[in-house]
Amino acid sequence: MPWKDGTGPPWLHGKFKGCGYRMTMPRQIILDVLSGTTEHLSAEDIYHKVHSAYPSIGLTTVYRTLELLVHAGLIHKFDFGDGRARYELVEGSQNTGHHHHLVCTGCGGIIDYADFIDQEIELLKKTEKGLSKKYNFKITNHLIQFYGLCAKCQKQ
Amino acid sequence: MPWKDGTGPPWLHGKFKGCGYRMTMPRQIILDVLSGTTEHLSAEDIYHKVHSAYPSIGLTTVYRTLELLVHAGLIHKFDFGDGRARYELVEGSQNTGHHHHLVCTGCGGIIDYADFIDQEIELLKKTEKGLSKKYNFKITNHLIQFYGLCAKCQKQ
DNA sequence: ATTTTAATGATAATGGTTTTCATTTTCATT
DNA sequence: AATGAAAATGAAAACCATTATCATTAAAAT
Ligand SMILES: [Mn+2]
Ligand SMILES: [Mn+2]
Ligand SMILES: [Zn+2]
Ligand SMILES: [Zn+2]
Repeated sequence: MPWKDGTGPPWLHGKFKGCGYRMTMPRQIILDVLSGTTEHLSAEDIYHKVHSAYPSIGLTTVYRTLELLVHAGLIHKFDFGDGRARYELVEGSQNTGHHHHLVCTGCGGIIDYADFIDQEIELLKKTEKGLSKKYNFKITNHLIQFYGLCAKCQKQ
Repeated sequence: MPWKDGTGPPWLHGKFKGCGYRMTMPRQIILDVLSGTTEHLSAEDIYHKVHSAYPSIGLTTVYRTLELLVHAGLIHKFDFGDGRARYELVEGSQNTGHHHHLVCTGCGGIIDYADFIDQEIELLKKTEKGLSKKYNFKITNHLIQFYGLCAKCQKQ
């Protein structure tokens, strides 16, 4: 991580202030956790990781902060079908940018992929334009996920 | 509907028996409800609709039957982000076939669309093949959804 | 008709997420 | 630095869609 421990990435700090939010210790730690992983963590995952650096933090605050970050557009919230939401920084140090997901229905594992993204984006653009016109629907977002079995789970 | 009231579509009846399931009154009614709508009903929606024809049915049975139908591949289960699952017959009298969804984040409305489906399918096929090879991931299913605002919600 | 087995429904339990509310923290202003 | 208004926090309770339990009932096989 290119920023000091416990401070969170400075550009996120700036974004927070810019939105009128206060930058607090729990929020910094939560951003640190999200910035320091390539995984797709649940609220409770984050709560546990945060707990080691900041033991007094409550699960409620984790939920509230995540909601805030989603609303501010800094993180994405996903449902991969295992009954809990999972979160991912929109632009992280690890995460290279826009991507979609392969979801293993065997073990619940998630694989990021960005292959074919250019062609996907191209088709999405075309589709969005067509659908906007036909249904007068203003598209702001899309979700593409593939479900199946990962290499390991195929062998069982 | 091309079948008698309360009996459910006969081809579904056959499929049930074929899978070793018993065809019961609650299951018939639930299939009737699913066959007679183009909406994307939640378990509780279905429970309420079923209740008028079969007042003694329990919500538990609705959930169990839906799970069964999903497992048998007769219905699809969707999560549109409003905290409850929604269900749709795979091949209904109304429903023309494979399609994707526009989800209005304003009112929660769902629009079926099949435009560009051919191109989508083509890209999906190509993507699936590429991803299978690269990640050794066996794809069995996909999910594509667009989020945005419907015509009505744009005016507010 | 009898038996076997699956399906049902009332109820309670589960578990992720939200609400509530009293307390604490942040930050702009003295 | 001290003050105070407003926002944020955390413990606990509430929420709510979905599942598990279990005694009863219904469906198909005999
Ligand atoms: Mn990802
Ligand atoms: Mn549909
Ligand atoms: Zn797997
Ligand atoms: Zn709408």
